Amino acid sequence: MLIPVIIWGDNMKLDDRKLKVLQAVIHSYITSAEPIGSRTVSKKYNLGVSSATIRNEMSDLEDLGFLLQPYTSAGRIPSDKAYRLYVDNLMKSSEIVLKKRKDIKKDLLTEINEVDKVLQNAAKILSKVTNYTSLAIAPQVKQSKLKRIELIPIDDFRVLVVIVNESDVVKNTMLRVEENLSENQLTRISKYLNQKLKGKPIESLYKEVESGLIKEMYNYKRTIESLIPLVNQSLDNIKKETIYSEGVTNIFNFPEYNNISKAKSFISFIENKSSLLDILLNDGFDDIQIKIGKENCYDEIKECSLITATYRVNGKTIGKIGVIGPTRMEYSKVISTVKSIAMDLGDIITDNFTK
Amino acid sequence: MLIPVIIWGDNMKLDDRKLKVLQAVIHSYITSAEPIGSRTVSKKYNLGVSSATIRNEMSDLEDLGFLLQPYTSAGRIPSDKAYRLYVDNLMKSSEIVLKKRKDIKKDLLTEINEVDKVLQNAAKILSKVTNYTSLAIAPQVKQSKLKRIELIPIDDFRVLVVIVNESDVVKNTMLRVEENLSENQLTRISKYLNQKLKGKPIESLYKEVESGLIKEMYNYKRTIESLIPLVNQSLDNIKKETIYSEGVTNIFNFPEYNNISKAKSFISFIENKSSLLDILLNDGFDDIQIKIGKENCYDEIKECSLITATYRVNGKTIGKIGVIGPTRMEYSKVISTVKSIAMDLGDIITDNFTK
DNA sequence: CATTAGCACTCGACATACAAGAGTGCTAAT
DNA sequence: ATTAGCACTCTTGTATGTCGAGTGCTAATG
Repeated sequence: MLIPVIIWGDNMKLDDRKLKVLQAVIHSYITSAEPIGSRTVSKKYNLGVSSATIRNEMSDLEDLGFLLQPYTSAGRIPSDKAYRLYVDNLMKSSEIVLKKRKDIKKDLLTEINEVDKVLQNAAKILSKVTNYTSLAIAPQVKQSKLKRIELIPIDDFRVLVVIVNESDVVKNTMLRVEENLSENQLTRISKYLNQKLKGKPIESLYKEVESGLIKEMYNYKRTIESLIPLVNQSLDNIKKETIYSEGVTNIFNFPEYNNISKAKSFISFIENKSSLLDILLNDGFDDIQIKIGKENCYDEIKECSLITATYRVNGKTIGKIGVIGPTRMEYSKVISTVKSIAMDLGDIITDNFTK
Repeated sequence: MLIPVIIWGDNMKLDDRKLKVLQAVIHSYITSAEPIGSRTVSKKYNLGVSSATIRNEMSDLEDLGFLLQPYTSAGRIPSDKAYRLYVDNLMKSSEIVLKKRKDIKKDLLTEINEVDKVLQNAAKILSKVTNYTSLAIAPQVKQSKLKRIELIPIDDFRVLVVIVNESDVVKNTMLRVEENLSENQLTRISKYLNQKLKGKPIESLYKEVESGLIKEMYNYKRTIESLIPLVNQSLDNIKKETIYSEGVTNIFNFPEYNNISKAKSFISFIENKSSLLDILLNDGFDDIQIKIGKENCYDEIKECSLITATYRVNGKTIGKIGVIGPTRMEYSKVISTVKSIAMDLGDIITDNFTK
């Protein structure tokens, strides 16, 4: 999708040749990480003009904010603005080869016991395929309603509480009880609770205990009461999003992270899940989202690009998966890969974890 | 515990003064990471002799293999052998302050829903207190016997299988069934399975299906059959050890890791859980274990020391927790901290996850 | 005989200098 | 409008020199 003439903000036109030069610089820089000069452009990319002409074009492109010079008399490198233009208009979206896509889907299907494992596995694959650092955020549950609760005796003083919420996320908690309850008694309590609480937001639980429960189930009042905070806590835990990151050390492969302090700040940032969570949760839920360099809020990744895609289960967006790496990123390859894995991931979760 | 004269392998004696010099070098190097010269030793540590004497002693110590010279005319640094001697004989074990220990235990108690969380939390605290990278390996289950199995209906085509093994580790799996089973039917199957299988190794399951089961529970044969691989898999999953590591980026604080390739190799090593697992599982289960430098098997950490302690639940060793960092490690502080956290951890798990 | 002072020597760290190479910007010619 | 040519700039790499910390040896000392 190559638009021959792009009218930019000011009255300077980006004509076809400028775009070609820009594209050449971007392409070269993405692959080599070295500033590129006019002579090299004219030699490597057959634009049919001499290096001097390209020099003039590059000078213009610098004035327009698309190119940067790391220092005088060095070659030029693309700016964030250039990458943005590239991603929005210039990039030919590379279709991920069908066979490869099938292979990836097969890999994704290796661990499908638990939804968390699937996700972590997806992150691993994504990082391996792209050679960048990958991120994934687990399905999040908007509002927690109880679907089912089950009490299972473990020994005389402990009861396993299994809680299933409306999105079929399961949570276990061990509960210590003071009274020794028989299996039958526990079954009765379970049944009662299920009947009363199914589909209700968890807050109802308090009221129930206060009112009807006392008559009907007086004997178990204490147990049920001790259950409430537990169920509450468990539901909260379910709501708590978890983030997976894989391939952090890939960052070492990029020359721009060849100095300790940058590498440290990047890795620390990825290790510190809370800021990641912030980014992934608050930056919108478009199908595919591309944040380039300074478009990112956190200083630590202002020289990175973050590409995320949402995945959907039964048509509902429930999580995100993505890739983070230097702004000099193989956008077309990464974008198509992230998209494809996000789709597969959604399919797999839909198929295996919902009816 | 300072032994005045240590007879070493060959007939060279390590007299009191040599030990003091050695201790001085070790102390200085542990805190500064700089090679230390004779003059500095004589100035900083009042040994009552001149730098020339110390020079001679240091020369002897080098011949004995306790000191190394990074290059001619540089100061000297301790060898692995020196650290070993230090740890075994010279080090005054620093008692961790009681108040601090109480604070740590309090921190350890913040997340005690799941044993895995407790462990991860312990690793976090350990890394934070020591400023090194911490490792923890989750309780491992030697042989998996079934304690309890429970089938809970989720919707028409899915059943939640809750499996509890003899160590009270709980595992959930979603099972798709072809036939629509009522809650009562599921309860009957659960009861039957529990009765038949409690305390038995999982292999029995196959036989049961073959023989008695067919008569008694003919109607549910298909469901039960589809259950078998699932239960198997879940029990295997429980056996699978998980490792937690925290504070990997602490490695950047040490000047010896100020070059990319070393940092990369260290972090990659920690990220790659399988080799960690190997080390933690196969290197013996002494109460406290100290591996110094080349005593470690893996090349990637031949310049590191690894200090691990086992934690016990009801007197039985079930896991390890530890710290890894440069051989120049604050041994006395780290050892006492690791020991103390391991003990607390054992107590907490015993108190909260066993009867 | 152990200790010490003194001195020559070694080697890394750091600074300076210099040449090579890549790239730009400008100008004049096409 | 394009291009060739040239002067200029700036980085990178190499060579060189100096400084300081530290050693090892020897001779003097108590």
